[in-house]
Amino acid sequence: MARPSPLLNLLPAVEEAVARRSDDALARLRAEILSGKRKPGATLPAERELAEHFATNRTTLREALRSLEGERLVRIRHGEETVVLDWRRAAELNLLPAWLGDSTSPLGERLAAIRDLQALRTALLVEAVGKAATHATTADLASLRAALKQITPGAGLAAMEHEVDFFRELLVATHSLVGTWVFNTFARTFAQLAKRFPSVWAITPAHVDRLGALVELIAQRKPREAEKALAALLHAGDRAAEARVAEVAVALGLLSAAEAKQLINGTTAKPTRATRRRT
Amino acid sequence: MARPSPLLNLLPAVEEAVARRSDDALARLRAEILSGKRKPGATLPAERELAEHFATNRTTLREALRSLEGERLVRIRHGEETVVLDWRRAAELNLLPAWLGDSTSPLGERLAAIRDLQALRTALLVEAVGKAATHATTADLASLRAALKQITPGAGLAAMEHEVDFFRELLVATHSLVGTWVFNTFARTFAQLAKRFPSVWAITPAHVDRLGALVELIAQRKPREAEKALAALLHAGDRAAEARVAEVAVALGLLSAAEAKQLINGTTAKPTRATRRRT
DNA sequence: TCCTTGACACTGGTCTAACCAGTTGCTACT
DNA sequence: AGTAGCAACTGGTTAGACCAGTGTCAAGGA
Repeated sequence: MARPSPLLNLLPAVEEAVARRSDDALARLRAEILSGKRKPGATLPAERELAEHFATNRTTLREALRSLEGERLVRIRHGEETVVLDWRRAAELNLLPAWLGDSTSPLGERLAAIRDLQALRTALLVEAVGKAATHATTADLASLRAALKQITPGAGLAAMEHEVDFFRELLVATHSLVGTWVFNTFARTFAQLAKRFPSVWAITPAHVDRLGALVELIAQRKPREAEKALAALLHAGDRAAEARVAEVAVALGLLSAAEAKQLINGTTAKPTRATRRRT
Repeated sequence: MARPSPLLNLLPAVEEAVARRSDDALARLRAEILSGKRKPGATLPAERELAEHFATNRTTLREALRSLEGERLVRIRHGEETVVLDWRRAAELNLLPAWLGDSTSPLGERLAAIRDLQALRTALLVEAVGKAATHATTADLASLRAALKQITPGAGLAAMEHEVDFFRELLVATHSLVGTWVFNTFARTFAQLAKRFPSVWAITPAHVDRLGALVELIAQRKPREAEKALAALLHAGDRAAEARVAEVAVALGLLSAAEAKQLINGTTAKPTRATRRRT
């Protein structure tokens, strides 16, 4: 049993139901920055003004600013005006879920980012499975098997959550904090996407079987085979998800059938049109 | 000229000189969590209590908590007690600089993390240089050359900063937000390390020449050669830095000569002894 | 004319002392 | 025994004041 207690959920909540007023202000400010309404180099109004603008008080507004600062979207300095940073150059990976979730982010760029994400995630996991097949202890294997048992065929967020937990366990088994932490941002990003398009994610019985076979390859210390199996598995999953995304997009009239086909064939996204802007 | 204006520095500051009271409380709380003094699953005292404990007020303390929450070290929910999260499993990459900077993190684990970091950074940059050599526009090339010009031989943080800027430009040239953002955390981590061990980082004239050659390979659209050149370059740099770290460690009496040799030869770090703890 | 100096009007940072709003658990009533 | 509801927690919001940096600009001195 790797999990200390089933009573405690020590992973961050997927999403809060009720929003704090400060989170509200945070979301609105972040949207203004990501959408380009407030450009890098521009200064934010004074806190007293901003608070009034968001119909709240300075204390609450400051908490929102504090989070914005943590996301590296603004620079705050005592006595100076708060300035918007060049987040395209200077932000860090943890901004990704928020950026992907922002409806003003250009679609083409978002798709390209998801592709990058899949590639990086695949590389990370494939290396991890190789490491695990080389170094995993029996305790690591037990954790993996326990996580595997949680995965049951089905659709929706819950199914995806369990698969994510399995892969997280794989990373933890490599004893690499760096790898685990990179994966966690990926997981949060996929969770955010899954929330918007729950129908896209589904776990088939065959998929579960392949994961089981993967664990056996690890147990049998066959790193090369495990890497190959996982790479194939992830790639197949990505293609399936993309096809389903494309279907949904076509159904919603967001894409033509030709564009969807192009999407699935993996053509790189075109340069995106500039985002609209208001004064 | 890719840089919009030399007057504006839109990257986050390397470090603030004066600390806010709230940053102080944040650092102390974070240290308590990372050191294991406050374990995952444990609850924090009420804000009113914590504020008194840190000799400050609730407003300021809450700003610190807000940052802690952003680092995914705690979960805050209205009406409930604030609980410490299982950050080893659940944190994200942006915690890395703080964790590496925390003096209670086990040395062996820190070295392992730095190794992971170097491997990931090398993989990221090598792929980026390949992409750049395939797709870079003339504008991208101009930016790269401009960044290259800023790099001058020398030691210390400033030298490193310019090299980091060059590599950042390389990532930006690939037009991959994900890659750029991952790199930015690496950059911040190295900057943090460089602050502690400034003597370790040095840029030789030969190094600058090799970077220049790299840019030419990109310009000549030779992705394979560029990848190989960069991989060799980064690997050499890492080895040199490690050797210098080991020298310093031996000089300070932190390591024996034998351990230093082992370090340089890349043996994986041993399981670390538990960190001390006080009640 | 040029430069220094200092007042002043900004900016963010801290503080107090309330009250609002969730959650939990005890308690008294049914 | 079960349950409604009070009470005592928890974090969230609000008001208004004052502290502490920065930058501007005008008066005064070289």
